[in-house]
Amino acid sequence: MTRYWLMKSEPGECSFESVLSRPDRTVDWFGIRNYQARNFMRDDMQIDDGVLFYHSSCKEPGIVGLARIASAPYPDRLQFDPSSEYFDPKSTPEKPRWLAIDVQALQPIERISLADLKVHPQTENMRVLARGNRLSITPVTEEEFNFIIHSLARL
DNA sequence: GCCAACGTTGGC
DNA sequence: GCCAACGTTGGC
Repeated sequence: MTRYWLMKSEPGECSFESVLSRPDRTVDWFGIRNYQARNFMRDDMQIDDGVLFYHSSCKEPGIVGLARIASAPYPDRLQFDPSSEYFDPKSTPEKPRWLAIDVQALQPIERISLADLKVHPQTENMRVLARGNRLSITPVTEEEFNFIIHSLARL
C-alpha cells in the first residue's frame, strides 16, 4: 500500500535543490534520533511512498518539493561513528538503534507555507500542524496528499 | 533570540 | 515506575 509522508529538512543541511542536483537525485535520510520517526521508517515506509519535502528552521518554512521513498530502511551508519554528532554509544552494528532511508527528489514546487496549509479545510488537520508537533517525519493522508499535489502545488 | 511543547535521562 | 531537570525542536 502506498503511503504518504511529510519529511522536514533544514535547507542549510539538506535542501531540496541540493538533492535535485545529485546525479541520482537521491539522499540518505540520516540523523533521525526520535523513536516515533524511526518507527515510521521501520514499520510503515515502503518504496514508492509519496513524500512532501519540507524546509524547516529557516526564513520561509514550507513544502518545497515532491519526492519518493527510494529504498528499504537500513542502519544509519553515523550512529557508529564516534566523530559524528549523530554517534550513539549505546548502538552496535549487531543491534543498531537508528535507521536511515533513501529519498529521491522528483519535482520542485512553489513553496506551500504553513499558513497556506492552515487556511484550507482539506489540510488544516495535517499532523505537521498539530499543536506541539515536533516530529520530523509525519504521516499524510491520501486525501491530504492528493489535495496538495492537485490543488495547492504549482510547478 | 524567545519560548512553548515535548522527549529523554537518571536518581530514587 | 515516577517525575524533576534538562535538552531539543521549530515557528515566530
